[in-house]
Amino acid sequence: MADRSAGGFATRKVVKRLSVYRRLLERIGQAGAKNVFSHDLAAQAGVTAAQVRRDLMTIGFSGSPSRGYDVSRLVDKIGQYLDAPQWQSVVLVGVGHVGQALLAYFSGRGPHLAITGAFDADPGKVNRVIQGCRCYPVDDMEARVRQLGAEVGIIAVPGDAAQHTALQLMRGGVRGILNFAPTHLRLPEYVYVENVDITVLLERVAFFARQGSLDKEAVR
Amino acid sequence: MADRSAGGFATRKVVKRLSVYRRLLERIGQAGAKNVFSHDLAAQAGVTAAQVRRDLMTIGFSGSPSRGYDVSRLVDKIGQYLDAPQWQSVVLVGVGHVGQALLAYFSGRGPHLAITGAFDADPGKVNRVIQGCRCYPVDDMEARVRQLGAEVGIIAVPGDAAQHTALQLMRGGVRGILNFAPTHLRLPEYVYVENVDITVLLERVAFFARQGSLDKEAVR
DNA sequence: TGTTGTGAAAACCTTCACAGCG
DNA sequence: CGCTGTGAAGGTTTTCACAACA
Repeated sequence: MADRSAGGFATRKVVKRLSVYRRLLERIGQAGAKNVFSHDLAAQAGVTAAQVRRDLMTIGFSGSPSRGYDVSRLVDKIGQYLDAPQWQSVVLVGVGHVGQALLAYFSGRGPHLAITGAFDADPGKVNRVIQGCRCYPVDDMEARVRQLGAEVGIIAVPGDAAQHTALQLMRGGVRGILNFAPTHLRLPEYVYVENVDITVLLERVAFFARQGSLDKEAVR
Repeated sequence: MADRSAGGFATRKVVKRLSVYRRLLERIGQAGAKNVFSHDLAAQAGVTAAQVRRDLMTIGFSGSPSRGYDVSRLVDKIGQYLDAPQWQSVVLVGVGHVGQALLAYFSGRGPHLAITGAFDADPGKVNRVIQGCRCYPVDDMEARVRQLGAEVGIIAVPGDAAQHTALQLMRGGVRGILNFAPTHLRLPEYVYVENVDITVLLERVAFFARQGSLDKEAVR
């Protein structure tokens, strides 16, 4: 088991929160603050102070009872923990509405993740540069993904093409997939899959909106 | 506390899975199957059979040991549970790349959720019909939201406008928000908020892609 | 006083395993 | 036999609560 730097073992939820903390800390740092207390960070992240302290314990970071946490040291530590030593190459498959929104969103992003190529089946899109990203045909996806050194893939194709796309990405060396298609991907367990199913999310919001907060479960 | 039809108490995770089951069941039904077993549904949803049975227990649905679950009755039951008696009105704020992708995605969706209006600050978009949806100015958002009877809102504006937008939606009667802005919204607890933070999700995928499946936690 | 770090407890969620039944 | 429904067990995540310290 990979022992990361120090402390315990980050689960999916912990990783998510660390990522949120980092963004907040960058903002806090830019605002000029040198230190931050757990309850501050917690309030901004929408979690409890105890949760923040646990999470930081997980990555082996300590603060001081009097001054709290050193903002820039903490940003660095989270970076050490979450980011690859250099950077990671990401490819996108499917340059429809969702794909283009993602490209626009990630254009000129932080240095540790970069979309290095996109793929689409539409010949009208292939070999053009869309939102600053070169669009390749889906035919030689595996080879091109390998060439781009992508370890991460984003799937934004229609549901019925998702499984096939996922396999090609995997064969090209991808080990993590962010899947926007409403399909459960069947892949070897060493490929990490994160599903973002907008319909499901919206249905959930609609459900709990209707329940109001009659039951407290709806909250948090 | 609102007692829903029968059985227990659906938490966020249960609701999410029910929504997934429903879509699978619709597909299964269209393929001609009348019944389905828990392990079938489970495999397609990427969960365990025991989980499926528990979830159905939660909504008070029973199958038969010999034939499994009646597909169309189950679809109906999930609908009774998840959906509003008639339908729910949804509004979208922010008709940029993400907003337009969402409009395109939900155009001509199922009958129980419909985007009835969009809002944007850009005068070039206001009063036009984009992806089949009328775009209103942000000025009279509260009144218009109320007029549209929206209980659900989608926020797809830049982060620094999100909190203000959320308050206006809330004042207009919205009780559930799907938030694509990278901001924690501070709202009364009776407003349910679902955050979709793409950067955070991608960072998590990148993290676990790198860990490979060295540790089993990365899986599932 | 106020903070952090953390063992212990509580809460929550999933799986096991088996009775019951067609 | 193979399935469902479910009490009980197991696992994970969050919170509590307090010692230690400035």
